[in-house]
Amino acid sequence: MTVELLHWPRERGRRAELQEANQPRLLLVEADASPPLTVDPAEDWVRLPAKHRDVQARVESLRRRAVAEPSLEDGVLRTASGWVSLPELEARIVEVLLTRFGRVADRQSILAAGWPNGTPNRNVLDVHLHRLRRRLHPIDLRIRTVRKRGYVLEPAP
Amino acid sequence: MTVELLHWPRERGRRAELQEANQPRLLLVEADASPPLTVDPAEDWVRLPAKHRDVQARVESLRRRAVAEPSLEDGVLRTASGWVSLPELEARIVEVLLTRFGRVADRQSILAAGWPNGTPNRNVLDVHLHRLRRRLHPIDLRIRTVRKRGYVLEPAP
DNA sequence: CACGGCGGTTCACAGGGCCGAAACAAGCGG
DNA sequence: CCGCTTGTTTCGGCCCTGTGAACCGCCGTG
Repeated sequence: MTVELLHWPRERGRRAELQEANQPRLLLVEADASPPLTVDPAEDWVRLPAKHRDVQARVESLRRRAVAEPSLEDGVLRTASGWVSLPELEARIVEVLLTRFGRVADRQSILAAGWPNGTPNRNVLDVHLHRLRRRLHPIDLRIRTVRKRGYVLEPAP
Repeated sequence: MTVELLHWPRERGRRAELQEANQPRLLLVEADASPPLTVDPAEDWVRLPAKHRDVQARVESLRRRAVAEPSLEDGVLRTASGWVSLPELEARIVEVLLTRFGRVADRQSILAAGWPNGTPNRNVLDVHLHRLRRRLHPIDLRIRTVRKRGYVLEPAP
């Protein structure tokens, strides 16, 4: 997982994109700008001009926070507890859930990712989420339902 | 919730205590010291000498992470204690209570938000507030009644 | 003091809808 | 032939919402 660097407030738009994608980022705050107030643990900032050492430290902290999150690569889903292999379809579903880790991924997006050419059945998603839950349990992940909205992927308590 | 300030690395011991107590803290890093690598969201640091504005911003961010006014997004209500999913109707009610967090939201406004086309029954609001109370308890929120006036949403004591 | 009204709280119940779980079937590759 | 992946159906249960009713504390009134 990489950490994105961007200028603040110049690249305000890019910040919003990265935030949406849950991408760790370090804001380089211009000398005369006021720093952002953020509660997002995937975001930090540093005042310019900054020592190289300080930038490095903040980047490293962001990276460490990020590796606490699960990662998906080549159909393998990893957490601190281990890994499981995912079939193609369910990997695509998890991909969406991951980009919104800890937040709601709406049914719409999940369906689009899983079945780009239209959903075959009204019930398939539910069934596959059931199967995913079974698979994810051993690596301490769980999927919580938000009725009429979507699903949240998060660490098991 | 307050944020503790301390010097780093001079007050190393105190930092450990605060960490143990999960007390939000801001480390003031001496000019020639190397910054700490932390993943704890209740900790942040700033390089000395620092602008007053920057210290203020970091303190404020730490405070928000700790007390965290609840936030409502996609039918999910979040506090520092966790989150619960809300059904559509109750989400609309909470939306009003949130805009007046800590102050009285009058019945009128709540009714209008919950039932834009007129309230079906004189009792519904009370019932749903009862249900909301149950739901909000696990995330340390409560709803207090102000007779003849309305309701106050606030952190549980 | 007894009484009743008002506002609010809590409970039980019912209809409708969404979701979860299981079981089966089909296809595919090893 | 067997196991894995994916789709389909069915059934049951739980959630959401509304409704009625019992109950309670507060307060004014006779």
